Amino acid sequence: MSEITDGRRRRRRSDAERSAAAVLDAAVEVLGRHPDAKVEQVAAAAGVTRQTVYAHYPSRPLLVTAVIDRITAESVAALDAAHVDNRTVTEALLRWLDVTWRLFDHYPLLLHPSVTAVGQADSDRQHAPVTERLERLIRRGQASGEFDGTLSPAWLVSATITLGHAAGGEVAAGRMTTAQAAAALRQSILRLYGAREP
Amino acid sequence: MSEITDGRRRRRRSDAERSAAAVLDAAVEVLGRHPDAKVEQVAAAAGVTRQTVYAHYPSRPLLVTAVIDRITAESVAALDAAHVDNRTVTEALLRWLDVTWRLFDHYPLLLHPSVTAVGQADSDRQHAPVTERLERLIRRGQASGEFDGTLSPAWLVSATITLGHAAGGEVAAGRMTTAQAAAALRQSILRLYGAREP
DNA sequence: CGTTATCTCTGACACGTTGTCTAACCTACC
DNA sequence: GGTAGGTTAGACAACGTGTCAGAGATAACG
Repeated sequence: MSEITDGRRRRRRSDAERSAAAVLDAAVEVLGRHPDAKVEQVAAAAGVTRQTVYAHYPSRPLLVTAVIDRITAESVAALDAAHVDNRTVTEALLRWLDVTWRLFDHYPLLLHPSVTAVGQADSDRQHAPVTERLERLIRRGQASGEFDGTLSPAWLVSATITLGHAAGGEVAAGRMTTAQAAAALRQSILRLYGAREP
Repeated sequence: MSEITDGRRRRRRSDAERSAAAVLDAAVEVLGRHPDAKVEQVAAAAGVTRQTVYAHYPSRPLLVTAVIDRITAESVAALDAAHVDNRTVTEALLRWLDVTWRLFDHYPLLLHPSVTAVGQADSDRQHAPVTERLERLIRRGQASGEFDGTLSPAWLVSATITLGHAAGGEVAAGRMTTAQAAAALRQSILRLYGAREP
């Protein structure tokens, strides 16, 4: 990426690198928490001009994309740290829920319409690393008979995510406490998957 | 509503009435199917100027609100026509799903971020007539033991709606056919409610 | 009828945000 | 120290929302 593009051209300058990084960091903070923030505010938080933001991220949507990518990477790291793959399927599932739940809490952007919206092909591709892990889990559970196999893993993934959003929404609307919502979510998911209750 | 406001004032003119109705009809059509449509397009469809739209609906959000109210009324009529209340709970539930599913199909606006968005207090209030019927159904099922009573009816209502959105999204994304999505939705809901499978 | 209040239309403008452009000015790099 | 590359300040266009004033049409009322 930071290689020489043309045979006789210099490489990217270090201050450009720093600016781009500062902008992305600021965007993760600002947009992550306040999804409606304007480009101007991100620039300010990065200690940079609006034009400089555009120099590195040609449009607001592309900046948001970069933010989501960053958050996704964070999520993957958190999931891997939780060792989701070597446990009882049900236990792993609960861990998965726990980790992603925390992320929703930390980054309201993930609950935001612009990202949540239905026909978002990019959005799907972007979250793939996270959803893949869940889908793998579901397949494992269905194969072992721990989960019922009638509903397709792909649908169960979608359903899980959307229920997560709903639970987050209940908390945001003040209709449930975080603990209540998390508990309801866990139980709902287990039922949905046709898991044998413990 | 169309009464005389002040003792010595004339009543609302008939062409104003017609304009307002034309605007709302057009808005239901245009916004219902293309939620991102601009006020200008609604005005054109109503055969009226943009300013006239504003004369009757002071802002775009208020116009959207009116559209949703209209659709809600339609939905309630459809639900009542389906006699949701005098049947086996499970059967009634499946009817409820069927009716609302059709509505989602007909009015993409209902799936749209601006309406779907989480902390939407108005939105909740608006859909109340529809969700109330579902909640009543759930209570009935839980009381009769046909549904499990662990999860709260209010949460189950939220979960049902969000799963409906997800199913609609799968269809929109081309990952499922309408029939597949409807089937998956039905089964998911029944599991979620802890219904005894037939 | 005619009068009058109401409604619609035309045309204009303010506003906020996104995105582009240019010229001047810095500064990292060789 | 020269130069390519980066940042800035300052404009500006585009677009959608919402507002306003004035001229023209028309429904309601006496």
